[in-house]
Amino acid sequence: MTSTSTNSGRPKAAAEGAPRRRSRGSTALASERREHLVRLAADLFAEKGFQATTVRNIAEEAGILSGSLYHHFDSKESIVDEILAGFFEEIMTAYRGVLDEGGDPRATIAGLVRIAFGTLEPHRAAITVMQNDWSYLQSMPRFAYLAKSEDEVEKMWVDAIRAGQDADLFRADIDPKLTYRMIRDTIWVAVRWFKPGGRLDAQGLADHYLKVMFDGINTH
Amino acid sequence: MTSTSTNSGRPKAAAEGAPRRRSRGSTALASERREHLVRLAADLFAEKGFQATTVRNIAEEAGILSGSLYHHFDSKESIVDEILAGFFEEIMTAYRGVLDEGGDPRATIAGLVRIAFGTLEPHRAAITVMQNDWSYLQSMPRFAYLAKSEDEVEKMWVDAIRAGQDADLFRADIDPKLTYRMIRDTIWVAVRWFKPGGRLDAQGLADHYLKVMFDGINTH
DNA sequence: CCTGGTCGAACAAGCGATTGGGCGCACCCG
DNA sequence: CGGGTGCGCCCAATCGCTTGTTCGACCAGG
Repeated sequence: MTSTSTNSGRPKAAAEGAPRRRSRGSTALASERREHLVRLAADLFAEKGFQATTVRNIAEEAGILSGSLYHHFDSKESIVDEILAGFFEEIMTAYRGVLDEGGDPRATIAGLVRIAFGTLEPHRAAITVMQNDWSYLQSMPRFAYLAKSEDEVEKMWVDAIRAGQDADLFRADIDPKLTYRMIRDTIWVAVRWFKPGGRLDAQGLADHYLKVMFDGINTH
Repeated sequence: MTSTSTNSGRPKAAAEGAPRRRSRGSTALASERREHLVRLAADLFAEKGFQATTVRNIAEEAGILSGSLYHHFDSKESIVDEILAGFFEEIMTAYRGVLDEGGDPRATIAGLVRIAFGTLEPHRAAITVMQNDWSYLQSMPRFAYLAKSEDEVEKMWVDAIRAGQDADLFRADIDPKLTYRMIRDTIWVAVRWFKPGGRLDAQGLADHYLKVMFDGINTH
């Protein structure tokens, strides 16, 4: 129990894992005010990263004072935790859906790529934070689950690539792990310049990338 | 390491050996000590980024107090400036060398890719900083030259890609600018997991990437 | 009255930066 | 040879500011 202070027994019901179900009679809302604040924070994280965003930034964006934030969250970390956890939950579910479809490896990889690109817009903040503040988060036990989830994701991709090689769909002279990393990095890093509503939407990007990834940039 | 250091004299200074020859009154400003400090700072920047690294971190790594750093540098920014400027100078020179060789577009792109991967090891700090703190640096007039250099680099790549398309070496249905960005980002972002001395060195990475980029992962 | 939400003020810790002084060494002049 | 001087390098202390966080008071509305 090193964890964060946790002192001053605020009956906060803990920010612990279990998704909030309707608790007791009043208010189905897990506080829509709170949700709104998370969205505001996410926008700032997406712009500048987690460490570079101050609680006063967030509060100002919401039109309140920094201290008031602590009525809704018990720390700045718990805000980003909520964002990251939601992201991983969603993407892993989507990934598993593709795997369960059981198409050929080429279709599987294409599916994974499309999903990943699809998260670019709704999960800008989480992706930005993971890129900018990964090493910082890794130094905190609280976020150890991130590495675990990332490992699981890597396994999905690598297995699909290997399956493709075994089926002679993908060339045998590429390194599955290395190839996965390159695909992953190429997709996530796009969060830096991708702006929704631009010339190309996320799926357009995905199509463009799939072309290049499967067949290369050479003419044939 | 607060140790009751005997304040007087130079108890530490371990690493450094060779108090070297005398260099008359007017040194070229390239003090050895200073260079050493820049390297230490670079290592920290490479680990955590620029903003996340404090001057006290740097000083501690060098076994001195933070104030002492200001005998060598006039600000934390000037340290990173030195690192970034050196990086751009080197890579742009190398890029121009490839262009001047005047090979076909395919050879040119391959050359650029190899150079970029080659900087991964010696310029980890600069690349990390550019990824983590780009927007922060951009907000300071002092670092406006970064955007300028980046534009020039982009032009080199895009021109080479376009030339390849005109010569029917690269497929016409890829977007040159988009393709450049993906190549660039994929290479630089590798700085996050690339560790010198690992299974693959930088040139091995480059070769693998060129294979995939030119011909894709499909079998043919 | 209770409860959710906020203010306003403060806190300790840490930040980049500045200052003045002191040490020890290489050098020069006598 | 020896005392003086300049300089590279560092310490110690401190400045003004920002950080995340705490906490009592207050104010609405059901």
